[in-house]
This record gives sequence, C-alpha cells and structure tokens, in this order.
Amino acid sequence: MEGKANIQDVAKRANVSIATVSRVINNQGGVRKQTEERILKAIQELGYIRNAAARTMKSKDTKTIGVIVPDINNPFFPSVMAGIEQKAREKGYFAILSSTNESPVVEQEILKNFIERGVDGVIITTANENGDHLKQVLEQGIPMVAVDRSIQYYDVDTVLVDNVKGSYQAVQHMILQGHEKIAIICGPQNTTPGRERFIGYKKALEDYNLKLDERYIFQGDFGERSGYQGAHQLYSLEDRPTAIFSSNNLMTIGCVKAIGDLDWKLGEEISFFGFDDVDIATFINPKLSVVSRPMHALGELAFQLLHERIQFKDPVPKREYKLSPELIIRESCRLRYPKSSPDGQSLKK
Amino acid sequence: MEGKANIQDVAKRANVSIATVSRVINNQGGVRKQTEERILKAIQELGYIRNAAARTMKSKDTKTIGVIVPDINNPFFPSVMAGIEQKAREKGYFAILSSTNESPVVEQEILKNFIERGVDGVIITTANENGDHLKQVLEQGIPMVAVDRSIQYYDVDTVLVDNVKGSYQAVQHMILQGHEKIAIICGPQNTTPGRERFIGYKKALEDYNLKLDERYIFQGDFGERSGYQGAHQLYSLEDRPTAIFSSNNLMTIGCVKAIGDLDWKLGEEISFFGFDDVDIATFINPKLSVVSRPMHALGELAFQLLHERIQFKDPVPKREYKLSPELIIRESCRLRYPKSSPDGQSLKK
DNA sequence: CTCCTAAATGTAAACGTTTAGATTTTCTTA
DNA sequence: TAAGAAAATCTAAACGTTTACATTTAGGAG
Repeated sequence: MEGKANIQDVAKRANVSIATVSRVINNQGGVRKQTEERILKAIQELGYIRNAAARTMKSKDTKTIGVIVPDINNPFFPSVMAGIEQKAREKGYFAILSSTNESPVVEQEILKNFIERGVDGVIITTANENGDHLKQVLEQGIPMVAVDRSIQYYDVDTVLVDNVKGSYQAVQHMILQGHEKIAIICGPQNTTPGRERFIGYKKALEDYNLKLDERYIFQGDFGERSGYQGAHQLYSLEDRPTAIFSSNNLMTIGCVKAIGDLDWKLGEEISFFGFDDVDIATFINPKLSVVSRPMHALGELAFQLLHERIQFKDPVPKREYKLSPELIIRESCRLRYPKSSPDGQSLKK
Repeated sequence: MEGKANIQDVAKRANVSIATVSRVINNQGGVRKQTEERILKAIQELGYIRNAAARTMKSKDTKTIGVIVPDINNPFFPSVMAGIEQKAREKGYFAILSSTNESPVVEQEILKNFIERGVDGVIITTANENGDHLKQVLEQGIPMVAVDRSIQYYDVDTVLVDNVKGSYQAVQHMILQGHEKIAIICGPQNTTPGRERFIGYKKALEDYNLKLDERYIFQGDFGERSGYQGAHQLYSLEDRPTAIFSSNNLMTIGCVKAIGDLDWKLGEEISFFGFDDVDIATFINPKLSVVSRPMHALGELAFQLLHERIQFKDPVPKREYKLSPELIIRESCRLRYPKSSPDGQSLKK
C-alpha cells in the first residue's frame, strides 16, 4: 500500500468516474448519498490523499500565504506570526515562514520563490522599505500586506502600530514627571519604526518647549549591543540625562544591562521607558515602564486584510491601519524635581 | 503584461521548443550558448517565473519541508527554527512552519496538509509522543526527524538534548553546595523532556543518598502559570525546600516571579536552578544559574539529518543524537550549611 | 563535397487534478 | 405508463512542467 493512490484508483474502486470523486472530495454536493459513501469508503481503504500540486495546477490557488519577517529571533515576530497563523488556520490557509535576517537580497530570493510556489498572498515586514523588489509580487497580482514597516513606492495594505503616538506618550509621561534631560536610543532612521519613534520623541519635547539636545540622541540599530553602548555613552556624558527612552525591545535589554553594570540607579538617578514590552520588564527592580504593542492583534488584522484581498480581487484602494500601543506604567520612571539635586527636597510648585 | 508568461511563451519568443527552455531553466547543459542567451533574454523580458506546482507534478519533489512546533511563543522554537532555516536555505529548501498549540488534533490536520502538499520531509516536535497520527507520514515514505521530543512507536531520526544529564548536573551542583531539601517543578510526564528532567533529578538525589520527598515534587505543565503556582505551593510548606530546580524556561519565569512576590530571598533562603536560559536570567539579582540548550545547533542538525534521508532514500537505521546542554553557573545558588540556620555561622567541615 | 558522429533541438506523453458540457439515470406528473 | 424535468454521473480537455526518444543540425574526416 504505497502512498500512491490517486483519484483514478479511488474512482475505479468505487466504480464511478473521477469527476464524481472530485465532487465529493470538495464537497460540492450533487452526489447521491449512497455513492458518496462508497467513495468515502474507497478513499479510506486506499488511504488516498489528494495531491495539492495537481489541484493547484487547475484551480490556481494554493491556500498558502507567504510570511516574511526580518528576524525570527526577535520575539515580536513570533507573536505576530501566532496571530497570523491562528486566523489563517481558521480560513483553511497555511503559512510559509521565512526570515531574511534583515537582508534585502535574501528577501528578494524568498519573494521569487513565493511566486514560484504560487502563494495566494504575502505578509511582509520588509528589510528594505524603498526596494523595488516588491514589484514582481504586485505585478503577478499577488495581494500583499505590510506589517510594522510600510512600503514606499507601492500601494499595499499596511498594518502599523502608532509609533509616533507611543513614543510621544512615553516621553510626555516622563516630561510630566519633571524630566527635562531626556535621552533617546534611536532605531535605524531608514525604517519606519525607527523614524517614527524618533518623531514622537521630538514632538513631545517640542510641545513642552524642551529643546532637542544632540548629546542625548544615540543612534542604535535595534540590536541589543547598541542599546548597551547607548547607555554607556549617555552615562559618560558630563551632563547626564535624567531619563532614557529606548526605541525597541532588544535595545532596552542592552540598555538595562548597561545601567545595571554601570550601577546607575534605575528609577532614581535615571528614569527609563522602553518601546515594546519584554520579559525582563517585570523582573528587574524597579519594574520597567514600557510601550506595549498589540502583536497578536497585528497578525490577526494583517491576515484578515490579506484574506479580503484574496477573495475579492477588485481593486480596493489601499488601506492603512494604525493600532494604538498601550502605555504600561510600572516603576522605572520616578518623579523628577527639576533644577535641583535629585534628592527630591526642593519640589517645585 | 499580466503575470501569465509560461514556458510556452518563452519558447515562442526565443524561437525554440519548450524542451530547450526547460533545459536552460534547470541548467542541464547541452544548449548552445547563443541559444541559451536568447532564451535568458526572453525570460527576462517576459518576467517568466516557473510554476512550482507544475514542476512538482512531474518531478515529485517540492524542495519544501514541513516544520511542526507545539508552541511558537516559546522562544526555544524560534531559535531551533532559525537553525533549521539557515541550513535549509543553504540547500535550496524552504520551510512551512506550523504551530499546534500542543493539540494533537491540530497536529494531525497539519500533517495531513503537509502530505497533500508533498513536502519532502518533516521536522517535528510532536504534541503527542504516543500518537499513531505520524503513521500516515511514514507510510507515504516521507522522511521525518523528531526534535526535542522523541517518538514512541516509529523509528525516526531523533535530535535530543541530554535532558537527564542537564538536570542531573544542575541538581548535583546544588547538592554539592550542601542542599538537601531540593524541590523540582516538573514538566508533563508524558513528554520526553518532562520525564527525563525528572529522571536526572531523581538520579542525582539517589547518587548522593538523598531520599525523594513527595512534598518537594510539583507537577507543572511547562506553562508560566504552573511555575508560579509551584513556587507558591513549595513556599507554603511547613518545611520549605532550600533549593528549587525548574524544568523549563516558562516555568522558571513563573517561579521567579512568585519568589519575588513572596519575598522569598533568592540565593539566600532559596537557591534556584532552571532548565533553559532565559532573557531574565541575567537581569534579576542574583543572576539565575541555568542549564542551556544548544538550540541553533539542534535545528541545524535536524535539517542535516532530514536532508540526508531525502537524498538517499535507502533505509538507513534510525539515528539518535543527544546534544549536551551546558551548565551556566551564575549566582542563584548559594552554599548551604546543612542542618543549621541559614546564617552560615556553623559551617560543617 | 559527402558522410558520419556528436551535439543541439524538437515532439509528445505523462503527472493528478478540476470542470464545462454531454449523457444517463431517477423522479414527477399527467 | 410515458414524457419531461431534475438530478446524478460521465467524458474529455485543460493546467505547465519534465523527459525519454526522435529528429535535425553542425562540424570534421575522408
């Protein structure tokens, strides 16, 4: 009983034509109950499993979507993926997941492969927002939705987190606590999240009449190491900041590590706010205040948009969703008494 | 210029037959340079991309492997996945990833779908080691390798971590520090890791003539919550343990959280060793000692074994690898002075 | 210039489905 | 019970490749 049975074998055994078998496999109805049972029995006995490749050849669709993430080790993406997968499974879709390690070249290859395989749609967090490597996909009429990073030159549905709002609120929170020397550890400025979180930071300072101080701006790369370096550099400043805003989870980890190593008193000498919740946030003392992103929801929404595109091929205009992040206030930001020593004696007002 | 070009179109445009085109697509040689260039040009101009489904119909293989994990949110699996993916890409394979949420039913469905798609192989961490749902895959002659959890009734290549050794060493370490009342937070006993880590624990106690105390054995389920509950229960004991060994990462997190909430002095009143390294390990004070698994290597090896099976279909006997975990000694285990108050005054020899 | 051989290219038959459209069977109704 | 309609079933043609085998072409040797 090799795994060889095909629809022919089933048809023969059930004494019907392959068309009828096909009908019951896809429950299209119009088959007498008695016949159906006979066919089902034959399928059972032969251990028949339909061949997806052959099916795809005729019907075009694969019930497969391709998912591209830049870094599978960043816990943000598995979470998003979980959301995607859940919704996908509900609708009978499967997901091919590939990680680019932030390499546009790899991304290009993966996309080509996705097209070869005839994926019904693509969900992507691109490694290169300005690239034209996405063109090929769109040209094939394959729907695409961008997650977390938007795409420059093409109109694709996009699901973002409101980064500006998130970082604005975080920085605002620190300002309202009396901080004036607030540093930021930035992400790469050629990525949407990196850029936007910086914008929120600037906007908050502006709205509260604090001037931007170059010394307090550290350019990181979203990697743990750069967070570590950032904190070190800020610490080495003559005039240290009293608060730090870190632009993503990994840098937060690096940053907090450095703060610990430097014996910089978190929540006292230095307040802290991070973008993205992290496991460690509630383990260190004081607990970290963070901006939390609705990752699962992001994934669910992304699939939902994609699915709509897959089903109704009509050209609906591009849609863009911005999900609001949530401020989780814990303990790493303490009231600050401006212009005075940090002992809290001379409370202003 | 719809994304419709097929091999026929290319052939026509290059003024050759489809056979020749096929030959250059698969670089099989035997095509005059001049002709090849003409074909390449046509491909370029038409934006032709070969149809994987049609290809698969003839040549049988899909260059796709299916990967099944029980919980995509457990950081262990993305790490393994990264290893798999890296090796796979090197060999021109792609991976379909699906998460079962520990549900054997879902797992069964996914496997069926994998067969439909004609994956060339399967890498799986099964949700049900005793299930016969794996039979269908093997029957189709699809190679399979098990990762982290072995499979009962079938002979498949297996890549494991030496759980017994890991937990043995961890417990041994605590014993040698003088601990006698060592508790364990177990994983489910119907999974290999859960079982084996418990065995290592028992063995260590036995070897050092410590008797197993039922009160110090807490049955968890590898989830964070159960770790939390475990620590609570142990704390509520009249005669508290002086050390805890936690069987996995998530339970470690729960456990450490509880210890914090209970104000149980980590590293002083209670020593701790966890299986699996976690982000938080180096953030809390004292830093956590853990057993660390070579996750990336696990994934790489798994793919390698699978690839061998795919290439050489000959029935090689089942192979089983056990990778050694590594003990990372940090600070959460302190010397214990047995039989005396924990103030360390009465050091026994 | 022929002939022969080897290299290059072409022809046509699968692969396993789905699905119009044709045909047969069953059921209803007069 | 026959006719007609409706339901069930069948036939055959795709889908886009790969590949064994057949055919043509090129290039030397005589």
